[in-house]
Amino acid sequence: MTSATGGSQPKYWLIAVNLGEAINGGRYVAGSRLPGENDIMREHGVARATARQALAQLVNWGLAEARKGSGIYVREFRPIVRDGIERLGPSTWPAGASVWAAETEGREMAVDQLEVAQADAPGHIRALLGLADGGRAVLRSRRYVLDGKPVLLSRSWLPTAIAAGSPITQPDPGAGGIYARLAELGHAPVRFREDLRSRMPQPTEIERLALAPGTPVVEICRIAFDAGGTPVEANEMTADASAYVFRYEFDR
Amino acid sequence: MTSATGGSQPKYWLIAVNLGEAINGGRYVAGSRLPGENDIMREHGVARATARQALAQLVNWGLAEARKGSGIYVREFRPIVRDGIERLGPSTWPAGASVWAAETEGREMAVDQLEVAQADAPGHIRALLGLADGGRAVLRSRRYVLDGKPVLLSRSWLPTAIAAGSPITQPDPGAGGIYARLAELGHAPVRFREDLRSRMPQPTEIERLALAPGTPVVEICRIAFDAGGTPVEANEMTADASAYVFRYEFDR
DNA sequence: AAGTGGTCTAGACCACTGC
DNA sequence: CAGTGGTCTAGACCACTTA
Repeated sequence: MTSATGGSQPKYWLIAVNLGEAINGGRYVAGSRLPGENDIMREHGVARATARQALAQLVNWGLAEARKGSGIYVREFRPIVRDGIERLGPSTWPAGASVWAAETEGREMAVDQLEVAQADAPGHIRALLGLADGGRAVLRSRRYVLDGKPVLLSRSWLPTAIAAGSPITQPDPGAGGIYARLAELGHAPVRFREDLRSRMPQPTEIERLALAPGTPVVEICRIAFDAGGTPVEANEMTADASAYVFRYEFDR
Repeated sequence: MTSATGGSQPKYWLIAVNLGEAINGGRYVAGSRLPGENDIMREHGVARATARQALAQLVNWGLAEARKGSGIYVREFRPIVRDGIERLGPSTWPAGASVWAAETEGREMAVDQLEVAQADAPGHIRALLGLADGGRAVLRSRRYVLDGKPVLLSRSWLPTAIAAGSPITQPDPGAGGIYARLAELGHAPVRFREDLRSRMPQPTEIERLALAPGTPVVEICRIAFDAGGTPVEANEMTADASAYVFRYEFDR
């Protein structure tokens, strides 16, 4: 194994690629234990730091996770499907299975860390909501926890001019949620835009979402418009990418 | 700086968090140079490996990139918007040369590594297209390059029963692309489903997309249905997450 | 108690960049 | 040519898991 493909690639990389191919090739089942640092040192005749570097690659690729005092294990991917469109009304089309095995049934979604406040909206939110400089907004912030694992952070901004004095400013906005309250206020959301991007998480997100190393987050920014085209809500969400598949279905 | 917040966190982590906050706080402009390994060793009184570990965190968080022989620099994020719905409307696909014309906005999108072949579809594609065991499919595979930087890999599968003998099996399917050809064959796509997930890239994807460390990929699996509800195309795409924002707009 | 991964030090040589 | 990051070695101590 000392000289393999081209010879120009570093040892730790070759070791990591070998192990990665073994995982993807199914030679290690999800959840099973991989060779540890000592095994790699012995098998490949390398120093400890080199073996660690190889394993760090597998962790960064999202293929493995380290458990202190125990070993390195193959990660699993069991996402839930978040349907961006059909959520609002069932269609006549057959509900297709996802490419990626997704299991929603029997899993409990809970809400956590709920906070409601009035605040000065940051610049990009003001621009999205069409608020004047210093325009204030209602911020509803919360965390979603699936089977004990936090999976989504949500920060929902609504113009104070619309929401002030309504149940929207209460922790529990009542049956139907804030969209039902907006409808009662004459601002029923009828059009939505969702922008998605993915990136690696920041330390605060790593902590709040309890993210394993090698896990990206997906940022979703949803804007809801009423019938007059006025933006009535901007919802910034941060999702654990290993927990979600995002689905959009549309015609034409 | 030797003892900061709680005291329980490792040195390299505190150094990385400090630098990360400095970047997010705007104290380092995008593209500017960060303190190097020697600077950190001197300023924090740590060994070389510890300084490297701190900088590796910044790279893994996607905040910085290392340039051999030069230094460590703050990364920039300049994505293009991929509109998942308006893009596939009837006004764009019969006429436009490619779906990308609407999105590139002055930047140059090229196609690369184009391959067309007939192949045995893998199991998950067979399931999505409703193909029998051993059912063959046409595979159109290509790479999109934006301003010299590869940004998207695409593997499009079509049932041989539909596509065989048509221009779809040619490298250049003609004006309007394969969707116009499918329409001529009586299988005009009228409904689409896109499933998105994000994960860290594998070595082959790192190479084909020339990905910087700390960059996730977004996998998009799009399925196109004709008016009869028959799936006529499954397109597996792999995008450089730092190059894209995915946009979906919908009513109700 | 033995084994594991996590952190850290103190060296070394290399390839590359920039002046 | 001096400085940079990339790779690698050979140690050390720690906290944690498992049996």
